[in-house]
Amino acid sequence: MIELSPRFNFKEVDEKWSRYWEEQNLFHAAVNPAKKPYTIVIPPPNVTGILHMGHALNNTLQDIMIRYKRMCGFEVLWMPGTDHAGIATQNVVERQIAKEGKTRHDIGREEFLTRLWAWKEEYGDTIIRQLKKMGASCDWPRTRFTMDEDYSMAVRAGFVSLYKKGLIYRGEYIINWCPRCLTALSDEEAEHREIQGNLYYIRYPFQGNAREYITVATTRPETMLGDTAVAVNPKDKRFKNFVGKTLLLPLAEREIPIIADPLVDSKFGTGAVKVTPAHDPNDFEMGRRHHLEFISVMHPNAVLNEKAGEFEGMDRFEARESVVETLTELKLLEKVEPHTHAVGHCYRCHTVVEPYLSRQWFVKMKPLAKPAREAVKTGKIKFYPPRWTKVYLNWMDNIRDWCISRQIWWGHRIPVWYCVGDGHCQLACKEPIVSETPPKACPHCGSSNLKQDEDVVDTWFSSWLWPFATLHWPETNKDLEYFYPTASLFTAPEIIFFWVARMIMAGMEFMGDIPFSDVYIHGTVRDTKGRKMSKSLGNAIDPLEIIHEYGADALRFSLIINSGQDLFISKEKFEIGRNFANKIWNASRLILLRVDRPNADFAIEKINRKELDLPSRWIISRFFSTRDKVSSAIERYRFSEAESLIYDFFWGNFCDWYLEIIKDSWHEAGVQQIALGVFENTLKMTHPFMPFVTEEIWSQFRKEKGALCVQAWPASNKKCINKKAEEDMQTMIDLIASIRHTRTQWSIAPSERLRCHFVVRSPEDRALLETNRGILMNLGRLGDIRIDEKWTPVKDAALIHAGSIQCAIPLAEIIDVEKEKKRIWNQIKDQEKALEGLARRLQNKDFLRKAPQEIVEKEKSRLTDLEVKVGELKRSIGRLE
RNA sequence: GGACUCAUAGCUCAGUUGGUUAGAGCGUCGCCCUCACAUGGCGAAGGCCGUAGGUUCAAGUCCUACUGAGUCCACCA
Repeated sequence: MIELSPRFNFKEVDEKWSRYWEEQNLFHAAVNPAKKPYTIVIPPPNVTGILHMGHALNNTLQDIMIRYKRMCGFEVLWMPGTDHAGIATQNVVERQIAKEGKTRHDIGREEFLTRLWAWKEEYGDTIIRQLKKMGASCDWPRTRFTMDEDYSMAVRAGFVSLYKKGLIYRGEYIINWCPRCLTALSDEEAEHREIQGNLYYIRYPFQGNAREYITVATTRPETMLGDTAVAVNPKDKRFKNFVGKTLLLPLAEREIPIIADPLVDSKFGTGAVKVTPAHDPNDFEMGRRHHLEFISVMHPNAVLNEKAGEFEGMDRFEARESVVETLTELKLLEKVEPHTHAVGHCYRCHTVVEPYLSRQWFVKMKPLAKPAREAVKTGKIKFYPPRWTKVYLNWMDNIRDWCISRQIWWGHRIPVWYCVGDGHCQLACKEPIVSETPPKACPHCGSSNLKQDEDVVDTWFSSWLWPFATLHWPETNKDLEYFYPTASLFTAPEIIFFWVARMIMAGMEFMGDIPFSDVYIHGTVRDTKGRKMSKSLGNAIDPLEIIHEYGADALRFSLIINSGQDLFISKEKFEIGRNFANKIWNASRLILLRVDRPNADFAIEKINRKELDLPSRWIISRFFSTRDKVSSAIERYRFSEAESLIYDFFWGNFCDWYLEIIKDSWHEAGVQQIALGVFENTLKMTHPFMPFVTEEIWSQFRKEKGALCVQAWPASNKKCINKKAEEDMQTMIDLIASIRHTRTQWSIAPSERLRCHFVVRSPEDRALLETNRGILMNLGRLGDIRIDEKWTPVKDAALIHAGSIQCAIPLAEIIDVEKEKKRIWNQIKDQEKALEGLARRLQNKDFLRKAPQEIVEKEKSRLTDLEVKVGELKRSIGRLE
């Protein structure tokens, strides 16, 4: 027999079972025509990642669903894997190299990539190991990586396919540029944050008349050397006569025209705006419309270039101050106003993003968005909670083209080659060669002097293929056919645009079908002050530390019970999970250490229900109603609700009452059978939430049935749900609670046995008390009970009631009759108040006419109940005299 | 500027499509180390359901406005 200590030894147990599950390959999924598939693809964590609370929550949710569906008989595939995380990973290795005093350019692309792969080999599956510790039941041998050989093939295939359809193009536009990472970013990768800045009012004098000027307002004076116009709104009367005239750009002493463009808001600033087409997306638009010159005044690292004249060599922020200073000296700075505005920041390094003119690859999004939008609009894909639908649709409706090229080295290199050629086919060779595999020669001139595009694609351009590329698309195969589309996707709200929306687009485009039918968006893990948990804030709680101190089950349970919305987590919150695991453990000790025939068949559905006593009927009924509610909650993605149901049932019903009751009838026929049957099924029901403790206990008495994680989920059994039994038992519980309350109130020693005089109004009540006499005696610690149909005088007694049963507990010598009377009077007052309201309602004609009949009936019977109760109380109080 | 979420016990939250006297956990206060569990047991105290209107026979629940907290989106430089 395994050691059964009063403490659940999670350390040994966690380790033992995660090893066992993996060794037995119990989570492997294979095409099985006899079963329905159920697939979830894991949101692939970054290879740079280490497990944080967000991962813990995300993966626990998935694991609950996966384990539940597996037990329900689906062929379950939980596809694991990791994401190469282009910029993030490159940054890590760049920092490593920086310690050696080198940059990636010093060691070269090839060597740098070797270093990156080496890093990935060493650290890349850290998070996978951590997920296993949490009990995640993925099909681990399938673990994929977004830069696996055939996954890379899928990325190239996707690129080529879109290019051939004209949905990928290359061009020079203003994009978000990170001057630190030295790469382009997509719009989503630029995080907007409010910045306290200034609005500078600068005078631009007219050409030939330095005393006349137009004042423009700008937040970024450092870009003014790149100005090629000043724009006003065409409807703005103030400037009507100036349009077409020429100004002299200060500092540069360059002539620039005044143009009229509807983009200008005449209410903002002075109504006149400097136009810098190479440094602002709006200005870029205007520049195109008015055929302005595009002057870029910055190097890629945001240091001003030779176009900036005297400011060359300065960093952009340094240059801003310097420009302002110079303008002040020239008396061209009219005023400075504080101004808060949203500024884009690199989502990887938080550097302020520079709107930068450069040549990049883009995906045309509108054609892809259309079917993706429809899939959600028509309900083929549903969001849980549904409010995210609107967020998604709104993004789809305002979609803009996606800049997918990145000037980094870690990633999928763009599958495009340019003919450097021999010179004589220059024209034809301007057409790039787009191909899944490296071309041997230029199709136009035959030259083999080809050069591949230096850039790689956005990481999300690979992860948007995740639901099918993990199943080896574009190859067709049985797995892909069987497991795609997947069932549900679990993710955080901030990933909706990056990933969810794009996966839907990719699914529709490449597979012609939705990638998943449900999207469950869970809350964000925060600290108790509501701040997002992050390493840099130092407020993060390490899930591994929780696993170490409280166990994986405790981590899982505690997270999920708090997961109704955003989670506000402190370390103490994990105690609830630890305590619950320990409670389950100790309940198992009680049962397993006492059971005589552990191997008998204890299936509760086979038990003859008619002959059962009340506690048995009650616990069986409670189990099956809980089971149905838990199933329904899981199906509706209400995981915290499911956990509360299990917690309340197991602790509040099974342990607090049922186990206490059967302690005294342990050897009676059928008792152990029911206790074990309910316990066994409760373990199954709890397993998806707390896999370790349940599997361990299971193995102690159900080993011959195989592992718990592959058992069948308890079947629903409506016949076992017995409302009457639940009500009767509730009456018993209420009576016992009242007796206990009386004990506490009058400070009666636990050893003192009390007498109870029950007064019943029906033979049913009498039968209830008589058949459950033992329970009352034991749990109420009674010495004797008496059951009457009518009140007989009882001197100096405490009065209690439950359901339609009244009870007097004689407490001569102890009781303060006046105090007890006052207590009862207070009760009567409360009841009368309710009675009054009820009576008033029942006299209301509108209520009688308009309310549903069943409600009226219910209220009527409630009224009589209350009247009787008040009458009883009033009469009983007389007995105290 | 637009959209969204939240506001219920000291704290963290439940509260299904409106329908008994609004619940739980933690914390607090009593009493118990009773032979599964002190990570436990029993009991108690604690709420004008953010404010003001409205709809309804009936509102914590639906509508409007306001206040406070938070999130996302956005090309007013």
